Amino acid sequence: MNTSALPSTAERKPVSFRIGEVAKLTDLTTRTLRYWEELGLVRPSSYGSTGERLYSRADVTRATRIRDLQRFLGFSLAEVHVVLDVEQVEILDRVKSELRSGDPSPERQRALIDEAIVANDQLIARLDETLAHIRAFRTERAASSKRLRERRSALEPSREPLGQQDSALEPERKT
Amino acid sequence: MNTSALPSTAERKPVSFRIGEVAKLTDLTTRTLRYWEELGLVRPSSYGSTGERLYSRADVTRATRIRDLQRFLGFSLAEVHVVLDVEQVEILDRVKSELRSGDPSPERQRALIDEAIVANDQLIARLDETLAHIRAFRTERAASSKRLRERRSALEPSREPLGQQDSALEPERKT
DNA sequence: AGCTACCCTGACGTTAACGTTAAGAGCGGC
DNA sequence: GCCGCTCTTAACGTTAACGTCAGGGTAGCT
Repeated sequence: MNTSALPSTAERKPVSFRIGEVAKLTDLTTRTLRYWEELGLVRPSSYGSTGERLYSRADVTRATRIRDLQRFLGFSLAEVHVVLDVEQVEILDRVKSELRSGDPSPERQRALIDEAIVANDQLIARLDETLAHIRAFRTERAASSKRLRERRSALEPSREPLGQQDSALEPERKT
Repeated sequence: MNTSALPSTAERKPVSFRIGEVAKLTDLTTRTLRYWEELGLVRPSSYGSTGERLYSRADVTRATRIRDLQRFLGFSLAEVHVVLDVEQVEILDRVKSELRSGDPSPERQRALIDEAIVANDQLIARLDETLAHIRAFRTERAASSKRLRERRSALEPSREPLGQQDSALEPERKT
């Protein structure tokens, strides 16, 4: 009954992770993972016989997603909740209509989707606003960069010009 | 040199504002303004005889700027500090070389500018990262929007299609 | 003189998002 | 049987960014 990482011969991919492993994989702390569970953001898909949390790969993915939303998008955990709800509706909708036929009335189903649509649209609108602000600010900074370097080289034709000034002047690096 | 901005005859624009006025103008609270002063982010350019804070128009502009950095860019006040420092170097540099000739050695001056350049470049790099993340996320949300609306209209050809789905599908509104 | 509307300086309270410490349980290895 | 490691719950501590009084001054109006 080892549900664990290492089977007999040559197998890698573990089927479930303990909280410490997840912490390392996601660059979070165990405390954070427990806290998020408390908030209902990531619940481990099962628990071991001694009460240890066991996370599936999907759980890890979810945790990573939350981390990104918070860390890179600057969302509060409350806002993260909204985003995840929308995504959840998408998934549920898909699964429900294929696997579970016991749908709780088509009206209710439609209402759920409508809610998700509204929330999603609001999210997009906010993203666009934020994008506009950041772009404007970036333009300012690029101008500042140019002026600073001009002043710098006007002061003295001495040292190295502090490299990579080009990347600051382009609108952006097209990856 | 008279530092007053007002010509001779009929002029409106007040030369200084009390904290309550600034609060209304900037959509902040007086507490917040005092707190920011404590942190050294916005200091009123003068104080009345009874100790009341008197903000100049430049002060108000500065407060507004801080608010934007915090509110729209999601910066912490510590990060705002860095941004303002860079801008300050720009201004000081300009003013110093024109008005004050008692510059504290050209070496020191160059060092200051170099610091500002580095900080500014880091800022730009971070902005670009953030932009990339937000764009990616926006793309996801747009796809989600599309799928949700498809599911919605597949469920029933009934109600209004919840308008403005176009703006969600375009990469962005080009203003 | 009294009322109202501001302003001031403390100083304590609050919320989010965790950090840290305590006290204990299970488990493989020597 | 004990060591060391990881896990558990529970509870208290911490930081940022303010909110919210309390207690007192001032300026203008009536």
